[in-house]
Amino acid sequence: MVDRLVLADPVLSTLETTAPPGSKEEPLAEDQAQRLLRALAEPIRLQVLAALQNGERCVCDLTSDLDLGQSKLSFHLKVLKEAGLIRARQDGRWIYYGLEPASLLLLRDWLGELAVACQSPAPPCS
Amino acid sequence: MVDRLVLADPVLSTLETTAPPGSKEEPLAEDQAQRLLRALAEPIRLQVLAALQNGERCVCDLTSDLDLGQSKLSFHLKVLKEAGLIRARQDGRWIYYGLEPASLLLLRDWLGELAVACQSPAPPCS
DNA sequence: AGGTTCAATCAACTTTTATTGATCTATGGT
DNA sequence: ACCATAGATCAATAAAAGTTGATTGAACCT
Repeated sequence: MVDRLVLADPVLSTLETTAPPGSKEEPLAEDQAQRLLRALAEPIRLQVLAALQNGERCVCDLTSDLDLGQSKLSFHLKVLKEAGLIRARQDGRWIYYGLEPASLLLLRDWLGELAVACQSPAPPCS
Repeated sequence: MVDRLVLADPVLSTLETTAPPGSKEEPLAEDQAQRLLRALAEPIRLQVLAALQNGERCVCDLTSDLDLGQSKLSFHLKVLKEAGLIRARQDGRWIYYGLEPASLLLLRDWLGELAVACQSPAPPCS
């Protein structure tokens, strides 16, 4: 009676911890959604995403772009990477980070369902 | 060169701190988006939202629905309310909480733009 | 080999969030 | 008035996240 919305999907929860957003189109498990939400809910990390919107950057670029200590930035990059929001690619001495836009779309859709589930059927929300 | 995406909107950032999701259709300021993200990034609070999907419930209902201490639940309800995700309505001795679905939709749209801003124009993301 | 730079990681510390139990206020019933 | 219940709030504690500086390892260059 209460579980119209699929907040958790036990079937999909066997993704690797440091997983990319998943093979393709699976609807996103709750814990993955939460990791994405947590990762996004931090100003520095949003700045990082913004800084990556025009393409890949290495850590050294980002430290000066955002005026952050290397260690601090590294911490936040790790959170973003573990959430599946960015990916890393090594080229020689540098490591280039780039966006993983699919995960944002998945989260957006997940939120959409969360929103829709209310307004739609049975007992109205107001 | 880096600011294609409007992550922050200084014009709109004068919303009250404990603001409802805004008058109507404004695109959501970054700090408001962040408050929403933070509020959502917590398992108990997602459970609360799920429990409210079939309509309003009073706190006493929720404590038994979710098997939570009153104080704990109250804390999370406050976070959700301050984020604008739910609203409270008093009826006699009870306080009924209900969803505020508009805020979820705003956040979803905000995420959509964040996602789109990457893939689209200029220098591609890969 | 030795030196240098990029970036991850670790340990100590600070700050923020969450939990618990107690108290306080408001409402309603008797 | 008194008592009971609903729920917010507060103070103390616990736990989680973020910061800082130092260390480490890999890749490159002489």
